[in-house]
Amino acid sequence: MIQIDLSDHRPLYEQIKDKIKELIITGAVAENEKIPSVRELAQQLTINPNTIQHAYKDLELEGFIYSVRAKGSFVASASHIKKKTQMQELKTAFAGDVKQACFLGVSKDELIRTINEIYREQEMTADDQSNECC
Amino acid sequence: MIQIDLSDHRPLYEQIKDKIKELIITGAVAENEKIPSVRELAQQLTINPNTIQHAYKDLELEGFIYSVRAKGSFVASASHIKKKTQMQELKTAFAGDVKQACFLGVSKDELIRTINEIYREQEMTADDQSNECC
DNA sequence: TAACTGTATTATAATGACTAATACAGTTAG
DNA sequence: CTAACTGTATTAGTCATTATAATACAGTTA
Repeated sequence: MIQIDLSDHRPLYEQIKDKIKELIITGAVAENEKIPSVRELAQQLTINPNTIQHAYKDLELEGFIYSVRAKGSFVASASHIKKKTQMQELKTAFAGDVKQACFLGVSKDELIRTINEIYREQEMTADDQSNECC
Repeated sequence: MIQIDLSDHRPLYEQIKDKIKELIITGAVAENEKIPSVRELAQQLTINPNTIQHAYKDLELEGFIYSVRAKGSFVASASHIKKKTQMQELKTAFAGDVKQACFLGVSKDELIRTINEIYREQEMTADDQSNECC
């Protein structure tokens, strides 16, 4: 489900957060679906449970998951996500990428083509799970 | 020329790297133009010279600047930039951002509009400095 | 009851970021 | 030539963050 990249120098809990966000965003895990327990994922990745807990706590704060004591952690519905914060970060990140792409000589068309491809993929997976995303 | 953002929790040297990259990318500093000396910038930002040196060393490795002992550090020509590495990273970053944008309900048109704006700006500053970028 | 959940706490080790203080070698302007 | 500036290197020490370790408690579920 998730794999740690040792060549990535960011903190483990950040990597885990991003990987789980990715799974949610791509629709690999559906709304209200259970994600691995803190201890289970820790064992799977051979890292400390506290590190997983750290990631899950953050994800809950950002609205991506919700945790229920004695039951587990689950994917939240899209409406619970703190979109304003996410959007803010996304905006600057996206603009930065585009500037760099421009600088590196990537054509506008190529960027737009990439966007179209990704949106098409996302729409398809969204249909599979009757998700109103996109 | 550069300002430190205390609310940004990334390392100082990373911030400095990005700011200088930005200046180069946007054409605010031209090829072979001198950038502030290690000590000068350190004093300006009231941080340690070693931190600036760290940033400059990285930037040189990535091909954005070149440093000459006893003379200073200068903006490298575009051809020296390690484009393959940059492109690789850019590609995944861009794709990730687009996926997230899609997920957050941003329309394709809005992304494309942003791209157009940025490319227009960049082309203008590029014209000013007769730079063949974009 | 046993085995599983999330959650919390405390202590400790390890790593990375930053500062500080120097030092050396080379350039350049006065 | 000298003084003041450059990049570069080294060593040491501080500090914050990250990660681990070892427990503990409370609630669910088969």
